[in-house]
Amino acid sequence: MTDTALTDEGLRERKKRARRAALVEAAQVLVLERGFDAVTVEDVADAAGVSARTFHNYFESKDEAVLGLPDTSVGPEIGDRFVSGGPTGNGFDDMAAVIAALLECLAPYAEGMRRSMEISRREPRLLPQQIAFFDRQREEFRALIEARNAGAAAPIDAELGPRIMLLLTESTATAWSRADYVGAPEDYLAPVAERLRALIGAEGPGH
Amino acid sequence: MTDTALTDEGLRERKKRARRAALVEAAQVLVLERGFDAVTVEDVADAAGVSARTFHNYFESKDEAVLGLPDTSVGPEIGDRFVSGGPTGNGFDDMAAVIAALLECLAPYAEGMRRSMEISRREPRLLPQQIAFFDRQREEFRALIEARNAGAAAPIDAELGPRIMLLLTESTATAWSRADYVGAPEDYLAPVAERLRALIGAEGPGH
DNA sequence: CTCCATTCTGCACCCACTGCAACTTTTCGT
DNA sequence: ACGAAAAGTTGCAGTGGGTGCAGAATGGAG
Repeated sequence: MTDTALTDEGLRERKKRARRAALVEAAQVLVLERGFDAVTVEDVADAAGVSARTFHNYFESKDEAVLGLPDTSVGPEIGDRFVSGGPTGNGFDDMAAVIAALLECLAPYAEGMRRSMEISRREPRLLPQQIAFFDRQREEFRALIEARNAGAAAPIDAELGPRIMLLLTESTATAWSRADYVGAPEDYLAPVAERLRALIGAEGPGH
Repeated sequence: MTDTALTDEGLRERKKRARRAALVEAAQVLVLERGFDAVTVEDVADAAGVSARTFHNYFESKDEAVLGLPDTSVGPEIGDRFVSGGPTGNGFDDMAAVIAALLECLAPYAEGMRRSMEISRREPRLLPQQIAFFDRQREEFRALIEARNAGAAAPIDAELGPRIMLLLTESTATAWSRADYVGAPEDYLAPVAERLRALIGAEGPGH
């Protein structure tokens, strides 16, 4: 996710970014004020200073705007490291490292993420859209795992691996939420990964 | 899930069940024929012989009708066994056993499940609704785990446990789908559980 | 058979979302 | 500096999903 000030981005691109951000903020602020059902697409568009038709040039649905989740993807540095078998050589640990890097990318969106999670908490009906957003990354994760497996003696399960990566993301987001958004979300990942290992890895009775 | 013929259910209840089943079948058959977008709520209601208003007395959305997933819950026998620490004493294995039992409950709905999964495969936009449907069981799973933890020396993680149960359900459904729905879905669970254990449980490099 | 509870249904309505075409703004090349 | 092309905004008409209300119809109980 490149920063506007760091590129020679044109006026048109800058205006698009600003408009999208304005729509998300308007949507989130209005929904937190009045509740999801009491806010229309027209309301959000008006608050952002564009037409309802323009709203739909940016978002396929009201849900999408309200969640306002940014597009993120694994940077080439992190992706290459993973594909070449790093950083630890252990599949599970390396998947967790990818998720940590992705969570770090979200730092500039912390405020929006907090609002988004607060809205999700109040409006369970947004769960499908939230799931859809996370699920879009599953394909990317699967591609990374298959690229790594091409040169690996011990391949990572390409069906379960992406699911585990998503589970780590969601559980870490839940832990961050339960801590009232104190600190950075990626700091909550290692304990979640440990608990997951403890849950699945234990064999025999007594658990 | 009681069978109609086995209870003294009234005519009203029987008609409700039959009407719901008719709506699901009409929805699924029409969507498989024409595609999701080409089928309206009016079409489905007409095919089932009720009004569109009645359609909405049964389903909150078109998506829900098209997926047609039955309400299932853990039977008391399975629930009690789990809560009392059985059947194996190992948390992960016992969660898997609960999921196996739930999948067995779906046997009478195999045809509808197949149609539902085929539709989800063709209409990726329904996937979030499908996952959200599964997710409704998360609370039930959490309650079971907390009940078991009340008397356990080694408690199961109450945040990660339900997520793992859902992951086992979805992965098993995927494996069943990939096998072209041959056999019973619960037969695909043990291999999934083994693969999951292998993925998370391995420590050190070489994975 | 009557009364009550439940369900069906028609209707009017709101809102989300889409496709099309005209207009406006930004970018690029000369 | 200017004109052409590309990209984006917007109004409009339209479709379909979904809701609340009230009257009609149906099933159950006594």
